[in-house]
Amino acid sequence: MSPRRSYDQYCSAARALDLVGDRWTLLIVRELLAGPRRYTDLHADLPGVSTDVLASRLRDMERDGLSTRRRLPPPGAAYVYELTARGRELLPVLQALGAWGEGVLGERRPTDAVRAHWFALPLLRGLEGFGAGLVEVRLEEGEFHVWVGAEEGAALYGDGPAPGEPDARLSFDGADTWGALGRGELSLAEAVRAGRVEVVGEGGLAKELREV
Amino acid sequence: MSPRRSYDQYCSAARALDLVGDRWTLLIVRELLAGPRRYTDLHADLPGVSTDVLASRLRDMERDGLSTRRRLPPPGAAYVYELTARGRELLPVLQALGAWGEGVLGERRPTDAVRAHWFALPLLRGLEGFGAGLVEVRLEEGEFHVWVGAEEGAALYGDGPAPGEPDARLSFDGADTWGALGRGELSLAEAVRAGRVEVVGEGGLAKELREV
DNA sequence: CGGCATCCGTGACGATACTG
DNA sequence: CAGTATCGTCACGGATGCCG
Repeated sequence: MSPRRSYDQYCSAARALDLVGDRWTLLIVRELLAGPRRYTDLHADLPGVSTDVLASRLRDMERDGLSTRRRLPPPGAAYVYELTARGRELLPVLQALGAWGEGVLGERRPTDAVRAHWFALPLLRGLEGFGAGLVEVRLEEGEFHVWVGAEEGAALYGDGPAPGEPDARLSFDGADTWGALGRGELSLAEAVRAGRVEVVGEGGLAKELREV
Repeated sequence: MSPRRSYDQYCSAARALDLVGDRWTLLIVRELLAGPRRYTDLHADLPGVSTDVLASRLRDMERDGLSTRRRLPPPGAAYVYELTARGRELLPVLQALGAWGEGVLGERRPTDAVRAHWFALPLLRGLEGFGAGLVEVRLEEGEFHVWVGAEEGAALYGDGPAPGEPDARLSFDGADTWGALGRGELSLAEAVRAGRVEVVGEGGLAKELREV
């Protein structure tokens, strides 16, 4: 049990950092925004985190009301971690960090890990201003899928095919394009207009995206 | 020289945390958003930071383009640290953290430090939606002043009287009121309407505030 | 006196090994 | 699969000293 290390400042930003300022915590939140995850999944998608630190963070987050631990019903009974409503409210923090970090992202370094759902945060930002809806995204040829949506009280994005009938499907023409979007060099609207992202679908959202 | 510890993830949020995720860094940014500060001022307003960590963070921030070190012209020649434009762009990150942290701020603990300018962040949020302008705030009877403004390229807030003729002056009726505003229990508009914040001034901003 | 650098004790962290 | 145990290392916090 970590005996909470606090900045001891009567300031809400400092208090927020008391809870989520530790190393790895916000990245765990980013992972769990993709929906419930098992310990091993988290460990696999957060290269470099040690097992004890991950376990410790998950305990702290549960104690602080950011996440819960739940046993999945059989078959496949396992423990999954998921965010509480309070934890999901950290999305704007990650968005602000992500927007700021676009300026320093640069090219991918050989040592950099990549996961498809990390790309969901800039995608969500790119979809702001458009109507809500479920969007399935193919980042490259093949099966490199992500989905992004606005379901209240549930996951905001995830790997793989969308968990339902998507309102629109986006197909990127390659890593250059989604890389540029992640770096903030290209907006989603621009990418669609330039033909670097194909929009498929009949729903209102798909039409909006095509008509920017 | 810190040999940069990175998460090594191709994700702009993770990259942002590479730069500002270390302990104290974002709080130093919060301090410097109030304008140029000397080393000793920073050390005094960040109780608990050790001298070497503060010096190390300031060096890292300068190396990373977040802040610069400048020598003040005599008299009173001293070094001051100030944010670059890039560093000032972290304001939304602090705002997102502060907005989220309102929910866990609670009552002031005996061990909590307080500074008047820490209150400027929630005040800035409360002024969003109103016209821009320079606002001077008296938090309690006496000389407990803060100012908040929207001068591009300069400090966003600070202690003491406003550095110019303010467009509006706000007077809080006591610590309960600005505490409630800091905790998010009360919006600035509500506080004005309830008579807990007095608005003085003839400018458009002052009128807007009175007429919510 | 302001602005650090140095030293030291403690705790956080990262890697690996191991267990129910 | 989901962690706990162990251990070396490094970051941090506190105190002191130095140097302009």
